[in-house]
Amino acid sequence: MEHQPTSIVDILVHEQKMTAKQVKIIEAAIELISENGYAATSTSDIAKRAGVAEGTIFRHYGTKKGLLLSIVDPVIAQFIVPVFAERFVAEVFHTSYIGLQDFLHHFIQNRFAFMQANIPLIKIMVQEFAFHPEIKQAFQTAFKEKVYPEISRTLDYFKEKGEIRGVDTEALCRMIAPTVIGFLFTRFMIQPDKDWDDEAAIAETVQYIMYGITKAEQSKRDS
Amino acid sequence: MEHQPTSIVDILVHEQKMTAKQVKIIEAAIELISENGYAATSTSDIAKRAGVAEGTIFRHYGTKKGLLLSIVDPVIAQFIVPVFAERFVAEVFHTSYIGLQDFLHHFIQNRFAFMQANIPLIKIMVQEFAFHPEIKQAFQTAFKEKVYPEISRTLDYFKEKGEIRGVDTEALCRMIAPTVIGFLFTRFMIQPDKDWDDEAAIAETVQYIMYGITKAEQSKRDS
Amino acid sequence: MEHQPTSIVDILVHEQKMTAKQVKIIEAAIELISENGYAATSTSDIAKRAGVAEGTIFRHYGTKKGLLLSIVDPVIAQFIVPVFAERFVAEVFHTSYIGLQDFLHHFIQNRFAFMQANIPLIKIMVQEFAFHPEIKQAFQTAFKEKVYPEISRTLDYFKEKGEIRGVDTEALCRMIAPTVIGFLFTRFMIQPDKDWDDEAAIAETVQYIMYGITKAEQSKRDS
Amino acid sequence: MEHQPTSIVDILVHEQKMTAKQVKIIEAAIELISENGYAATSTSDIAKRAGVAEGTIFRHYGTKKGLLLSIVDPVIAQFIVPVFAERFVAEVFHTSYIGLQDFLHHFIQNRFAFMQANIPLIKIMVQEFAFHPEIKQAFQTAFKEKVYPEISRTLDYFKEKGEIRGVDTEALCRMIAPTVIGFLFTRFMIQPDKDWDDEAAIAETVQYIMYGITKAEQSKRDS
DNA sequence: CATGAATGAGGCTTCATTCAT
DNA sequence: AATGAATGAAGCCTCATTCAT
Repeated sequence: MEHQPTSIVDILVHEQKMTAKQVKIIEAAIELISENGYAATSTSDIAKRAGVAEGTIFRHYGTKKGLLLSIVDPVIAQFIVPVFAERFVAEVFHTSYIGLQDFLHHFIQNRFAFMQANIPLIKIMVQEFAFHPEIKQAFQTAFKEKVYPEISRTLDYFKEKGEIRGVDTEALCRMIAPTVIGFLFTRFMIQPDKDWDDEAAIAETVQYIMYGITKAEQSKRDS
Repeated sequence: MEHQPTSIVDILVHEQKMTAKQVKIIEAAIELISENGYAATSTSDIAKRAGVAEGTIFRHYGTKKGLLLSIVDPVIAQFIVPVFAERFVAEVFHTSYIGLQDFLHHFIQNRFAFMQANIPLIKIMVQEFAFHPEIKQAFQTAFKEKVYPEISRTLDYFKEKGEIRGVDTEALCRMIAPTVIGFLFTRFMIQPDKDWDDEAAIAETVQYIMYGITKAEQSKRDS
Repeated sequence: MEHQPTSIVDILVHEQKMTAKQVKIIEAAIELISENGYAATSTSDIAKRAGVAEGTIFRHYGTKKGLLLSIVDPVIAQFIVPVFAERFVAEVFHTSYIGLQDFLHHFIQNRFAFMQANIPLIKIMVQEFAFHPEIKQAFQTAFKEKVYPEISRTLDYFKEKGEIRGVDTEALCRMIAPTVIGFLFTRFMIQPDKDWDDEAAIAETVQYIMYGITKAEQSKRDS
Repeated sequence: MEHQPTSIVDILVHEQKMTAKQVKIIEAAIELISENGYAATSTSDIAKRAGVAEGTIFRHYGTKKGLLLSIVDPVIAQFIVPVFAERFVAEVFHTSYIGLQDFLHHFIQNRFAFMQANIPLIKIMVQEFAFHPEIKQAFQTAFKEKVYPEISRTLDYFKEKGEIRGVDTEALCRMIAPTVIGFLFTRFMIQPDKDWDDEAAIAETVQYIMYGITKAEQSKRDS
């Protein structure tokens, strides 16, 4: 991976004025909640692990849910931000033309690195998404308003270039997204201990998507 | 869907000697746990919803976890059993030749129906899988020993027939499984309220997989 | 010991019309209550150990306390009855003259055998005596009305014979009783696993009492 | 009694940094457990009597058993400590020669005062000894390693002085201990409401022991 | 007679949250 | 800002007891 995205926790620590205790609390909370789930993690456990008095947690985050959200919100924010930032640069400034396959490769590598750097946080997101309307809402809004339009624009861009079979964008997403997400989940959450050849697996995934969505003559069938 | 698989709850009720109260308890537990998660669901809530004294739950299931497992175990059992049962018939008795595409279609329809009939149960499985070693263990064992060999045999069967590009079986699974699972999750859990054309979506998914795994000349590109 | 007093449980079984299940219940209850105490023993444990349905216990004994009393009452009865029965015979019919030392020896042997045959029952008595007014009452009444008068008569008998220093009877009891009870408790409840020479220990106890209560010139100081 | 040993509760309060609530909890627990037994006393009752929230008990003592042990442990400690402390002074510094009878008198008075000041605590010890291996263990160890050696030394001391008949020490203990313990139990637990002449009763007990263990020529004190 | 499912009160314990220090 | 004692509601579970079969 060419660049290492810092973990969201680091971003939190650097960009927000957090005391050492706050950092400890957040770290402890992430560890414990990702291991046991939000409902099964007690504030007292978090305080103990953080080496902090229980009261301190409530002084900073008000409620247990406040603590959860203060962890989850930045994940959503970071989920949106960096994906397309660099693509935009490339696209807008035409620094270099990037083909569909290269783009996919690049994109998956980027999400791969993001996931790798934030496994516990993403575990939390995935687990709690279903049970907390606030999180569900925030995530869906973020997706609809920030992520999907970008994906859509990008896919349209490649459609225009004639690299994609003319399926409707939403259906394309429904194909590509599970493939990417499925790969990342398998890699990091279902079989994290397997001996992976990451580059090869990424390439394989890209290839599979290419077969599925590109026009016949353009997909390099035997490469 | 040609045949409606009965829900696992029905199987439980019919095949095991359960009292009326036990059925009520199981139903209430499935509802509440799938809505709020295991840890956030109290046995008192379950008892209330089931119209039963709290003690009755413990008389039958011993512990809260016992109740969870008595719900989850049959899901794992049913996850294994019916998938390939009918395929075997077809294969063994050569009643009719089934091509890869037809098989995939059939297979996805089958899992689609299974999921449709058991959404809350599967939600529970998915959510609690990560936190309960017993469930994780049971599921992984079931998959490795019962499901994967069948899938493997089936894929080999089609490889021999020359319908699949010669990728190694495990890699094929890593492609197909997320696509199928991703589709089903999107359909039933992420966007259940969308106005779906199920037959079309299934066909689309099949097609996508076909592009990804079949030899060029055999995939009917424009059908 | 010349004669083996049967255990109270045997008396119960033979003298009362008890069904096989009732016997099982009583036996299980004695075992469990003497091991864990009345309050810490559940009727369900007793039923399980007895191989009986819980309802059966309540059919026969009404309440848990009823069961306890049906165990304890015969102990009190048997505590009273056999002690002096044989002494009376001896005394009244003058079959043979028994000296104080022989009497004490005889008496302690008798209580020794009684205790040996009924350790768990006596454990229960001792433990629950303090917490159940019914038991306390029954025991104290039995003692005052049945046991103490007999002891008193006996001591007076030996006082008349000049074998005992003229202390008042109650004070004598306060000396003798703890010595006897203390010996039996040490033997059967505090150090039951020690390698005892029972005959020697009984003789020693008798001697100690003799020193304490007999007139100087009559106690065989150097034996 | 020349000096009043403070009750163990006072020692607890003074020597350990206990909050007012903790003291209340301990006091309530001692009262209720000594009255009803450990198993029959609920933490909710204790909390109510102590005027404290039930949770407060668990904040300080972790479990119900933790509370019991925090009560019982100091009893065992105090059971050991003060018995021979003062005797040592006398013995070592030869401040004054103390004869066997005086020593016994002194010793029984000391234990009398200890018991008087701690009746409920000792009731608890006696009742729960049988059911809690931790207590049994702690007590037996304390006895074997701390109390018995002291008693043994003391008896040997008097044997050397020729005041005791040469019986083996253990047998002597088996005689003396039940007599003393029996007296104290009768006085404080079996007939506490009787109108006792304590000094006379102690003297009587001493005398009884003297008759039992001393050499003939030394024992006929005054009777 | 015997069973065992069912009950609901109550037991021990945990938890999120508050507040005086 | 930080602490940690205190709370009381709620959680899981056990129990003696009842009753229909």
